[in-house]
Amino acid sequence: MADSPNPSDPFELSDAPRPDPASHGPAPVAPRYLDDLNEPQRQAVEAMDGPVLVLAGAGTGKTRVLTTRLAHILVTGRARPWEVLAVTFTNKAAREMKERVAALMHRPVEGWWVGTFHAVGARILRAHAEALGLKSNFTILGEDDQLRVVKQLMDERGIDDKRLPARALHAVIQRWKDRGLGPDRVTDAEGADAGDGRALALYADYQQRLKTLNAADFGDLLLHNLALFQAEPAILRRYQNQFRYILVDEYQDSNVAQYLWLRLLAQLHRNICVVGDDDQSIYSWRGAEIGNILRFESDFPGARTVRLERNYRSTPHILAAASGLIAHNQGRLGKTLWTDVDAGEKVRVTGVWDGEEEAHVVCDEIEALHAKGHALNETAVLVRAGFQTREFEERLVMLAVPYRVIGGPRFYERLEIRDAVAYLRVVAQADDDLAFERIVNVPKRGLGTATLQTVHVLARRESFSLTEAARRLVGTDELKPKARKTLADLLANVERWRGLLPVMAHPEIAQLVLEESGYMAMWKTDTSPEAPGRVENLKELIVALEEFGSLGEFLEHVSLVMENEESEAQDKVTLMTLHSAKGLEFDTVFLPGWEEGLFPHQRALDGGGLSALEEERRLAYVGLTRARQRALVSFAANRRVYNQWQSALPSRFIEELPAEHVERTADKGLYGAVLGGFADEVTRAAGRGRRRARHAAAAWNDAGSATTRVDGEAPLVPGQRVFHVKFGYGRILAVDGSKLEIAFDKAGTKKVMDSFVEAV
DNA sequence: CGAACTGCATTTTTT
DNA sequence: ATGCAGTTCG
Repeated sequence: MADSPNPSDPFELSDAPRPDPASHGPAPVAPRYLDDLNEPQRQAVEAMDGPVLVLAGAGTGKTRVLTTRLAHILVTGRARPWEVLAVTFTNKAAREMKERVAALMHRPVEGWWVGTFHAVGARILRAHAEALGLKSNFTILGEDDQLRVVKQLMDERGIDDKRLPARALHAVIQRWKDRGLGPDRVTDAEGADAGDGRALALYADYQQRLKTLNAADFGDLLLHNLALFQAEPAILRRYQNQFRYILVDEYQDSNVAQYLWLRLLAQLHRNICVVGDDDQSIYSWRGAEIGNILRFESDFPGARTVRLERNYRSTPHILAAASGLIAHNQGRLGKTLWTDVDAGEKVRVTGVWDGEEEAHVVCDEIEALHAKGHALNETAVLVRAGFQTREFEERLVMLAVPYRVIGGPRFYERLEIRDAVAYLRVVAQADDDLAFERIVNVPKRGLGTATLQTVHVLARRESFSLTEAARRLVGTDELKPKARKTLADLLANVERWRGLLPVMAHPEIAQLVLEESGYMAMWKTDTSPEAPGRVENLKELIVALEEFGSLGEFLEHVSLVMENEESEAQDKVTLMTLHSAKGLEFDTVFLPGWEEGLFPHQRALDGGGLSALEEERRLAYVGLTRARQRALVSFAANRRVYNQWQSALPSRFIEELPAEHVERTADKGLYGAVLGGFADEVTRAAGRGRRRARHAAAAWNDAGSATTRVDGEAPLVPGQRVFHVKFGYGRILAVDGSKLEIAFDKAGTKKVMDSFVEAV
């Protein structure tokens, strides 16, 4: 939903009030920009006093309400910029909010508190770090550093990484943090339970070690805030006073720690407005607590609830299909989305034989739409799991249709970038042990475990930082002469680089460090295929440094702002997971892989019970509601998963779509044999098709039997002449279970599934 | 110390 | 299949 351009300044008032925090009445003249809002939107903007819950269904103008409300608070003088706290989950959302409010007000806004939970938490924490035993320049650990710490502590405690993977323990700790629980707050029962009863002690170790390292992980940014507010009521009071208005985006994604944090900050003025949609809560697995939004009205007594139900995005068929689906969930706050645009196309559901064919069908459709003038940028393929994109990529490459894949490792998470950043950390922060460990033998300089061990022992015994311990050691005979020399050289280099900080521009220092350390050379001489890309990334890093005022400023951003900047300049199809699609919209959305076991995912079916299934359903809802004009759902009867053929039933979500808003297409008239609506097409199918239909039905009815051959047909044995739908005629060379190696007359020798060929 | 080997899992992802 | 991580061998 784009804002219509308004030639005149919507904030131009005949008697514009001067910002005056003491005035609490309504603005003397209702500003014109309110006229552009529908009634509920306007209520959401104007409900200023007390807690407000804005239930914003998909495509109902949530961002517009949020930004207008923020602008409204500022322009009516109810609060000065620094008295407003607006929190989001992603940097992207925070940036968008800043830009849109500034655009609304026709001027940049300075000094306000708009940012992610983590950025705001870090800002507060840096101001009061010493109250928590940290220095204000504490390091924010990335996930790899966090894991390294966990592993070290597990070693020290003699916990076997095989029985209890570090990842699992780390996850347990994170979940505790998400719930606002420090090691002292975890109940004994839970402590005895988690990680064979060893997780809790490790958690305490972990927190202790982080303090020693002058470091905080992401969870700490909020957890420490909570501890701070509890330990120092005066500090809490100060922020409570300051934040007259609080706005929260995507409240359904908040975790318990964030809820507690907000509740504390909002306690005094009670002007907290949260915006969200319980039907789009899809992050419980990383600590999001849907209960936060479900319980808002009781958590904040006297709260006013505003429902945004008028949808400006999708056609009625799409909305009705999505609404019908989500109605199968229990425990919703409930919304009825509506629109007054014309009906448009029904949601299309297509069954196909296998994943390859699905990619084929979908990509052909993309190509056809493109040929009809639809922008590729307005087309997306949304999948449940990342691996699904591969087949689509292959097909799109074949068709020469440009595409982009969203997801994958972020720039600042790449190995070479983490290494380079570690070098910069060592230079900027002398006591950064984790960074030191990371770079001490990268590139290889012959400083192995033996040397490191010696350094560690001294550091531990004397409570030195690793750098300090190393410095002392090179003055003794403890180390072998070679290691001693190497270590001394490294330390001398680091000090020299550090000495340049005041006199040289930081991008140049970075360049120098990477060159002189041999790190850049290491990748330049590496012959592996990914090495050139890494060199490019390192150069990009140096360029990126120019955007920051100092090395310290840069390091803060590295931890907090790890984003993937994808240029939208070129016209490309977007491939991404349903999770990353939340908040986006496209004219045409393809939703492949709607099969039991894939979507809903097996993991949700196995463990999580009803709530896990409902979250999958919300994910499906999110997928459907991304579409403006067209949504095309598909499923495959067979799919190769980890090189194993599996047959699957169509997703239960397909049956849950209201039939009157859905058009079922049996691709090549075959694959819906087990679905009532497909009977006609199946009947009409003939010859090869009929046989394949029988296969499909058998596959669905008898798990694992996808490769069962139908009786009465020529056996597929070496030497047999066969016909293949795509590759034409050929002769079987070898048989391996259901896989055939066939020498095709035209297409060469290929390995194919027996179900695709017919004896001739 | 480094290369080769083995076992293993393999949804979703932000900060 | 594949890639990763941890282990073992030269």
